[in-house]
Amino acid sequence: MNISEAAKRCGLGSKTIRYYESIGLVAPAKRSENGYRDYSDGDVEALRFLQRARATGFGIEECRQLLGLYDNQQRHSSHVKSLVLEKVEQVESQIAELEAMRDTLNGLASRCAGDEGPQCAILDELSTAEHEKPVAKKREDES
Amino acid sequence: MNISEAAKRCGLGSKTIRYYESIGLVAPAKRSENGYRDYSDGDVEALRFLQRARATGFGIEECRQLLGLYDNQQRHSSHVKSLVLEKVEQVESQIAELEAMRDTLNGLASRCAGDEGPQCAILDELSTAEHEKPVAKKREDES
DNA sequence: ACTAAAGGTTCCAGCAACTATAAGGTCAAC
DNA sequence: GTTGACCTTATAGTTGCTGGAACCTTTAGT
Repeated sequence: MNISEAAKRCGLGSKTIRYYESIGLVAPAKRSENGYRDYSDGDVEALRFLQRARATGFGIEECRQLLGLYDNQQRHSSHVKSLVLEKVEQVESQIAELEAMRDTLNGLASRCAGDEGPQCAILDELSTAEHEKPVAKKREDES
Repeated sequence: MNISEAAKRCGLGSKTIRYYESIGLVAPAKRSENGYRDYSDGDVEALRFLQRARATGFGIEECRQLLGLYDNQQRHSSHVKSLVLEKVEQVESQIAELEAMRDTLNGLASRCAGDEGPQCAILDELSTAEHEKPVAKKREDES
């Protein structure tokens, strides 16, 4: 089948599939006589695996690991599980960051009259206040 | 003062400051005789405003808007407030996405034995299952 | 006075994970 | 035979910086 059919079946875009091939995340598709990529049901299965893993929050390199485990009959399920639990932790810390942001934003909004006048607590606080910073990001600065 | 001193005072990196100048987010700094950028306390104030706005979750273009309002004596605080509340909504929908991801991941992990064997519910579900997708992202596909 | 380190300058490349665009080849239908 | 949809490749853009090279200036030490 052509790439667009494969794309339809796996839930990815055609461009995404070509991109995954270009970075070696999937093996190069075999080509039909006209040079078009030609996908088998097995290929689509692998692509669908990727689609789901990406949608579940795994990054490209993590997907590469998962595919490796998927293909490896010697795997230990404990290994897979630990990848997933690690991901849970990452996601939870992202959530915490965003919640802190939301709280900061709500705090700002609550102190702003939101009327026709120019006086604005939000701008005041952004320019001067020592309001709590939601995220303390590392900055390693210049080379 | 030199760029690294300004950087220290506003909490941004020197490179970030140069970058903000290069994209026109801040006005080009005036230069001293040797060609070095020379910052005033006022410049630092604007940079600190940016540092806080970014840390609070605003994107570059949103910062541009906020700075515009900051500089505009004719502003309405309602305008500023609505920017902030819009941002709150964006952040909340990101949180919801991440929570859905986390739940999916936890669901996967809970069904996996996590032992020495190769049988793994996680891989099984990623390859075949119709498990709930956390995010339904738009895909507009090819041109 | 000389030298080495630490700062400044510019510009170009790269990160994630694609997406958009251009310029072209192929195929099915009318 | 020509339209239009589909395929191909290659390149550039997205976001918000960060790292590096190559070079100049200032400062501190000998």
